[in-house]
Amino acid sequence: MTLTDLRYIVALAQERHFGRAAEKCHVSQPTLSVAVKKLEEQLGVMLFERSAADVKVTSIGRQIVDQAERVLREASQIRDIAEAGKDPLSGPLRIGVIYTIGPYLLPSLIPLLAERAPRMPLVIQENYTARLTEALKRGDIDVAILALPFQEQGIVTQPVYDEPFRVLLPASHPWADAKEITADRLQEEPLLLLGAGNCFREQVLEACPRCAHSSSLQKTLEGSSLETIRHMVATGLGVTVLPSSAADPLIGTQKLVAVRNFSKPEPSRRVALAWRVTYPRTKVIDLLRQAVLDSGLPGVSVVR
Amino acid sequence: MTLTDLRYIVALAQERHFGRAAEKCHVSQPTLSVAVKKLEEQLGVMLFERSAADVKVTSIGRQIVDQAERVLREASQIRDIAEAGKDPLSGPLRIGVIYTIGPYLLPSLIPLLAERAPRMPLVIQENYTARLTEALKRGDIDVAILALPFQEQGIVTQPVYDEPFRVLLPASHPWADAKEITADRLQEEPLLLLGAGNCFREQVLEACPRCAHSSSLQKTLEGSSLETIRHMVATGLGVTVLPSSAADPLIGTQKLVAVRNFSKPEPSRRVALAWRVTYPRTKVIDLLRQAVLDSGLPGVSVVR
DNA sequence: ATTTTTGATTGGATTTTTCAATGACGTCTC
DNA sequence: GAGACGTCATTGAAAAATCCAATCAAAAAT
Repeated sequence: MTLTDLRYIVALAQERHFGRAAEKCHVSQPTLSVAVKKLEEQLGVMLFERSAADVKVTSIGRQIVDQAERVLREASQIRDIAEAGKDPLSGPLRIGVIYTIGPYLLPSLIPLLAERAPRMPLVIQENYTARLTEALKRGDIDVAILALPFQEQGIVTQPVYDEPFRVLLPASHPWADAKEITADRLQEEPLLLLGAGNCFREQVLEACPRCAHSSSLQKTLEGSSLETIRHMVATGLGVTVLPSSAADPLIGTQKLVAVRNFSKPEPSRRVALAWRVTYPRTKVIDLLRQAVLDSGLPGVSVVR
Repeated sequence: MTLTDLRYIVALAQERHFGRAAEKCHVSQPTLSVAVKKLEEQLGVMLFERSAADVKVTSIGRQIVDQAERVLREASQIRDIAEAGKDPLSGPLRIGVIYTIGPYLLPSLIPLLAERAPRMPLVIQENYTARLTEALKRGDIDVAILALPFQEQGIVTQPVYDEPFRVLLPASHPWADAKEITADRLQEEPLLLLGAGNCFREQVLEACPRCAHSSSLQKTLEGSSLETIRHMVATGLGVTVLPSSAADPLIGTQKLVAVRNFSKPEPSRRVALAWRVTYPRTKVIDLLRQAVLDSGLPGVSVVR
């Protein structure tokens, strides 16, 4: 039984004439005749009463022709789905974003994507790099936005932008008078940091290697967010480091905290997109990259 | 796109492994690999993400695989319908019966058929022979029960039983003392007959050719039934001729009418089944014939 | 570095499909 | 009722497709 066979019997039931039905199916009359006969043999039931005058559908044949029409209708839906899905900008896109990017990027990114790819529903997940990696490999998400370095079997990355780090101080802090701050000096102060698992923590420590051994590390905040740390800085509990996208919007809007640049060379992180090498919707990746760049994150510089 | 292709992608989506999916479909891995690829080309969308580690279904692929499962489910229903319909004693049987047989045969025939072919719904129509012929040729009914002679293109008949005619008299009629009545004598009395179109009318007139020219024919009752005529006989309006199946049950149950046999050779009619030569459910015909014979019509004799 | 496992590719045997020609049968016309 | 016509069935050869064993290429696992 093939879909062609079903088309044949449906046409034959409509036309009640082998010749016309064959014409309708763009095949010769013997082709249709043989196919119908074979199908009847396979099914073990007579579907049509043949006579020179007229072809009649048997009662069982009527039931089967009706069912065949249903099958063909469902089958043609497959083509429709494929047609609708040809546009790579349709169909859901599942994005994973690390915790230290999501809150600052997504509010502007999501409306941008929704506008540029209106037929592409977004499913967004924030998580640690490690979790996003799993999800990516498992196929739970299609693309991740995370910080380099990132190396993984079967995953390719594309850098999008570099983002310098800033120092966040209580407004009353002595350093508030300085224009720039040297990374090394961070060890002098209580440094508030995210817990292990957040790649941003490692990147900050990399920027100030000495901090890794200073007692200020007692200030690590497990299961917290940059926003929490910001509030803690505001209450004078210590200083912290933020990416520019998180820090710069605070300038002039917050009375309790001050934002200062690092001295050159500024420590920074490189943010990238990551997806499976096998992922077919590469157009979506391009679109996403451009949308991220157009999101207007402060302080960042495009990576070409 | 064929049903086989759909089976392939469904299996592949389940197994997420070309080799195992191929095994499941009882084909080689290249066969499945090529078929999936061709289907993807035809549809113009990538259904699977291939990698050495694992095969993943794309989001559009998931939709299409789901739809393919639906198609296959509907298609397998066709086999089910065919299987259920293989029994010739299932599926509706549409029977046509002439007016002068129906009321006497059907009350016992229908329960008998319902018992012997419980999965065969009956659709029954009473009509004139001419109308039944049309319905038969058009395919509106499957089989007709009617009186011979009957000759029609594409229709075959099989005699079932012979049925002698009886004379029905008012109980007070002078002939009531006779044991048998000669057909010729019918012209002496007012003879109540059905209108033109009822084949039984013709058959009676054939039994008594002289009646055709007697004035008693003014007693023709258009659009009436044998039952009406019976009541008219009871009120003394005339005599009539009935088939034994209609007349014999009256013996001993009716005070106002008497039933008398004809002298030998008794006029009679031959009742037969008629169906299209192309009608495939010949078993049903046999069953119907036997059921008619087992209906216990009085006075009839089986035709072998 | 090597082996194993994966899906893709290839070439040729096999099967299936297809159709023009023809046949068998019934219908319709004159 | 003879013949023309139209129907569906059958046939045989050509074309197309399907299918698989063998092999390749790439990645993963060891």
